[in-house]
Amino acid sequence: MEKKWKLETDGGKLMVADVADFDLDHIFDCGQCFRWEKNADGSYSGIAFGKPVRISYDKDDRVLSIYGADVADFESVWRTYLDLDRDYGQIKRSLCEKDPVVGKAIEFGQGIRILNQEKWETLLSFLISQNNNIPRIKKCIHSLAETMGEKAGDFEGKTYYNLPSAERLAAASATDLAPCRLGYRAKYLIETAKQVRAHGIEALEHLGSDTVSSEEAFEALKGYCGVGPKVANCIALFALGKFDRFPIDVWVKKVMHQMYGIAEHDMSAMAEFATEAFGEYGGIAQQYLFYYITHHGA
DNA sequence: GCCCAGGAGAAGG
DNA sequence: CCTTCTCATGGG
Repeated sequence: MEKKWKLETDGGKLMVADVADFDLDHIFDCGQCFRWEKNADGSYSGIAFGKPVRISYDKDDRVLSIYGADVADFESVWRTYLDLDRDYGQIKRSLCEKDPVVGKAIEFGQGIRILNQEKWETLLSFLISQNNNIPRIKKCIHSLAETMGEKAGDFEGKTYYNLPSAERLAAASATDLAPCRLGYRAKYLIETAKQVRAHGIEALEHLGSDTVSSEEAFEALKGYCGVGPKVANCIALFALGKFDRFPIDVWVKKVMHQMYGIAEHDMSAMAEFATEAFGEYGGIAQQYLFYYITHHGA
């Protein structure tokens, strides 16, 4: 199960050999994360688990390079965060066999991987995401980190900040958050932060355990203020490892109607179809479909 | 001015 | 259970 990775370090750079089914644009520009920025050379700079890095990938020799990371960081963060131990080739073949239509989307976004993101950060991010667009979501999260978060460190000429803790956010007022331009979502952040503080952050962390079923995690997430079915599914998929969740947003509605002919507003029919057609990898299928409908021309 | 964006909550059927 | 309205903000 556990793959043995060939690692090399060179200065402040970590190199991982023989990484397949991997494309930085597909991974970082498919709407699952909001804290990575593309550089002119095609690499991406960002931060996860308090560690700012820059990541590049060479398609020809299949080498993944992480600038600012060492072997210990790879084992503690990046190996899991980038979901490197999962065989996406196998998953893609399985999905294509079950449903040739999704095969078209898989061919288009073949390098997508589902990141294993921080739970609290993902909860905040998708609270902000509702009825919002991706460029503005990124701005809001960046602003929230800079105005209320603690400094994580300097890297390649930029200062990186963590998102504010639940304690910090629970103690904040709507006025404190006003500069972040979150709109009506600000009160959801504060109320959810109070809930997390009251229940304990462990209650949220525990939802990522294998002993908690996908459905149980989904229901528990909906208990947080401002978390409905769509946001709960995103958190379960992007931070809790529940790969069968199938978040349905305006884009997925569009693609399900266009590619499968399902009635435009029939969410239950879409969810049912996803369970039937994609099963335990519904969330991965959803990301290929989302990337396809948001990026393919015409 | 209008419509839209990785929607949710409240009110009223 | 369902439907409809409202909630800030900024970009096209």
